[in-house]
Amino acid sequence: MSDKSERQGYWYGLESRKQIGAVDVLNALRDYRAAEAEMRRRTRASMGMGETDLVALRYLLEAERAGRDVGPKELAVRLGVTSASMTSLVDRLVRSGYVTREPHPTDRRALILRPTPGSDQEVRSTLGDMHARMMEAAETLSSEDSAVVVEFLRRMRKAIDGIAVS
Amino acid sequence: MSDKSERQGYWYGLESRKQIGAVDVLNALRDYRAAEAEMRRRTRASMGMGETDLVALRYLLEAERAGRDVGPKELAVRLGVTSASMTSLVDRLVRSGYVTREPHPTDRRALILRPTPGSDQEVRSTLGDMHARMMEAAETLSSEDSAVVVEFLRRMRKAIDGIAVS
DNA sequence: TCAATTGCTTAGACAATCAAGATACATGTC
DNA sequence: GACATGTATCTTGATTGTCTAAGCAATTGA
Repeated sequence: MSDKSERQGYWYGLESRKQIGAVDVLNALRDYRAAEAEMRRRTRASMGMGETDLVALRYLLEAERAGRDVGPKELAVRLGVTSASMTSLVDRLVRSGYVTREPHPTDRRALILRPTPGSDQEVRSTLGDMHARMMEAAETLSSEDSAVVVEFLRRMRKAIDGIAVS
Repeated sequence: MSDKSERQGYWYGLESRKQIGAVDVLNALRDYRAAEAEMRRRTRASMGMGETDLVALRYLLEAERAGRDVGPKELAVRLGVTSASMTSLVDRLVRSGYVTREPHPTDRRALILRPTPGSDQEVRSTLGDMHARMMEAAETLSSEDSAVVVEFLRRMRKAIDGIAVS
């Protein structure tokens, strides 16, 4: 399991070079991606709940605290999954007792998702922890460095977005 | 479909602020992730092949060019998937005619995966294109900026890795 | 009024996972 | 050498979570 973190290391002897180049950046990006996938797997294993479910639940809790009603549609858009996936995601959350489906007061097609009392606890103790760590890491960046990172990610996104044609 | 790229925008009015902070960084990271997922979906749609399959095939081609034999095990470790997933991945590649399974000369448990002639073309025209764009984007970073990005990604990875406990 | 749109669900396919099984190799002990 | 135990490689089967496509019911608006 722990070999995953190091598995790129031998490709380019990072230690022996002073200059950090494009290849190192892409490798770092790949490593980050792998860590993320691994985290998702662990989360699922440790608490029988995928990361997407967790993020969804947290979003519902935040909305509830702000006094805002949220339905499957908004949640699906926010999380970037299809409405079909959202249906089964909500199924899971309902089955596990974290949320309830309630009818929308005026639109009879729509639903309102309401987190059950006690869900809060569960979420806070897992995802919140990680999010705090990530925020902490991001906060150590100076404003200039933040700009560099944001710009880099933006460019990477552009590079990836432009592959549609073929 | 295009709403995905912008869907965070309204949260924090980026335009109205000069300072770029931690929240912006995390948002950029999330956007990048979404773009990546979208790319994977598109790739699958446009050439009936998932990104993982493509990366696997490219790795095999690279290894072939270097005169190195690669089996499912090494490939699975390299790509960060389980050996079970690798079995079905190889099944797909064989079924599509991109690689063949050949017996290992000395170890009768093991296999050697050999890309068929012509696979090269297919890979080069899709993934290579994107990879080139990403490399290009990474190369515009100065050495100092590269270091910043790499360090940031490394910290993010650490933040994510440390969530195992619970 | 009636066609288009919206919100949610269902059905079917696919790629990944885990758990368990079948061979084959490796190593120690007799 | 022969045999037992352990480890490694690959496969299979069941489950999970995602997707697309198609469908139904309610709403909007021309």
